[in-house]
Amino acid sequence: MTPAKATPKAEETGLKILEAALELFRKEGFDSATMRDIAQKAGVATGAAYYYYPSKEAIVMDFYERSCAEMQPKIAAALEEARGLEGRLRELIRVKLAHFAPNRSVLRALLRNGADPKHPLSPFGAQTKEIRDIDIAWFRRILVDCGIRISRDLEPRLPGVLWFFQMGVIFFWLIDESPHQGRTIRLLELASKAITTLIRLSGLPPMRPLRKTALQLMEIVTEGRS
Amino acid sequence: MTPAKATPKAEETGLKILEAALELFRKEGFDSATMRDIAQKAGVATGAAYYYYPSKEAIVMDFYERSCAEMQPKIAAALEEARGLEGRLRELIRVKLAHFAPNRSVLRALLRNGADPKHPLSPFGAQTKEIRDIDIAWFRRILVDCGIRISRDLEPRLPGVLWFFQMGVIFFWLIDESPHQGRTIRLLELASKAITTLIRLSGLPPMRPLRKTALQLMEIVTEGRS
DNA sequence: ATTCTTTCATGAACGCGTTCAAAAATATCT
DNA sequence: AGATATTTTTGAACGCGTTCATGAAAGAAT
Repeated sequence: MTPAKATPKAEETGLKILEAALELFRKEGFDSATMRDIAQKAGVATGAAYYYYPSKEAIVMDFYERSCAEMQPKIAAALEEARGLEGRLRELIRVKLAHFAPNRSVLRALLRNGADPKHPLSPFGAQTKEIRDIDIAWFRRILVDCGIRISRDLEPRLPGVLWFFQMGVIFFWLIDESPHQGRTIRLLELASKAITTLIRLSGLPPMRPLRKTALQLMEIVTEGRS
Repeated sequence: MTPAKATPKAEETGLKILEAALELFRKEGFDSATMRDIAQKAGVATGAAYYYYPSKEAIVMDFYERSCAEMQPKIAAALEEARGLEGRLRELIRVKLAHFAPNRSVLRALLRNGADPKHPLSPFGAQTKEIRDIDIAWFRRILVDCGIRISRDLEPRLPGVLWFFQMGVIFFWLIDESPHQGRTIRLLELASKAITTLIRLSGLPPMRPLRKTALQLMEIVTEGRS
């Protein structure tokens, strides 16, 4: 991120670097765009970028964070239009894919270290907790609003699970090379329906043992997280 | 891999490089061990390693391939001892974890690009198909041998699903920092039981619509694969 | 206005993975 | 054996991300 104490001048330079970087990332991919290219395009010296960003990947991270902020109103709007858990789940994720679409190749740089939570630039890491919590709050919201009765034990876990599902869809989308990422769209539609059904069923008495097992699994996986 | 036409001499040099690399990877991690270090430790020039391996990561890949080959008899032995789908599933994966244990940090280098099937060094990529198929055959084997009736539509898909589950466990294990990776062990035990239960239930008539949906999801995900 | 301090900018230099032209070692042929 | 092709080895060089000593700009303090 841009330094804490930023004069307007510095703020502007930081933005110039970010924009130059994104443009190059989009045009020739993350790896091919060199820091020297980026700095030159931004009209600064090679080392200047490192005054604003600790690493090349941090630029992508900044983009990711800004994107998430920009998306908030779009998400709110989409949830106004859509009805029901299935529709809202689908549209919430669809909004994200649509927003990221022009920068699909850029985001792929995040996927690279996405699996390792210890890596600073991971959607699962500590450094992205703020974004994650905001995201998860949306899922909590649509779960509450949809009116489906959710058992007390599952309720606190479910938003996180849906967020995880969303991440899975985004990852799949990033590697999906079908035309217009059509496979991802079909996956999203079918999975949203299936998940909604499962959530409905999860409250039923005969499902109790299965649900308890699932909860235990979630506990193990999320063990040692705030 | 070592070149196609390998004289005994070259074979030996290749092995020296592999062993030097693994030793350094284990001692100081994949990133800290430089190719110059590796070459020096192997007693060759810096560039020599590139005659035997196209890249640094390719060394890890070679290790992965060799490990999988070495594991075959261990897997066979483990499946002799264990009974039932749950036990065999658990032990099959446990053997792998045990075998990889001394080189956990080495394997993490594979995890890095593991998500992207287009990357040559990915467990999901085309280049590792052979290994994958052998692995999947084991899962098919224990499914057939366990005697649980599996519906005809699910049967061809299930081995791949179990393989995918195994990959998930391994990934989790690689990032699991709990003492002795105890969380992974608990996850494996509980998940093996749960999966076995689910497979048992999947054949029941009321499960039909859910199973059909799951199958559709699998079809979308595996679309365009041999 | 003058110092002093903090912020911002520079480009050379470092360490790394990787490539490459060239040489050495080895195999193959006559 | 010598001549020739092939495989193996070399270490310098390249391009990259990143770091760093150095200096310029911009405020703050006197």
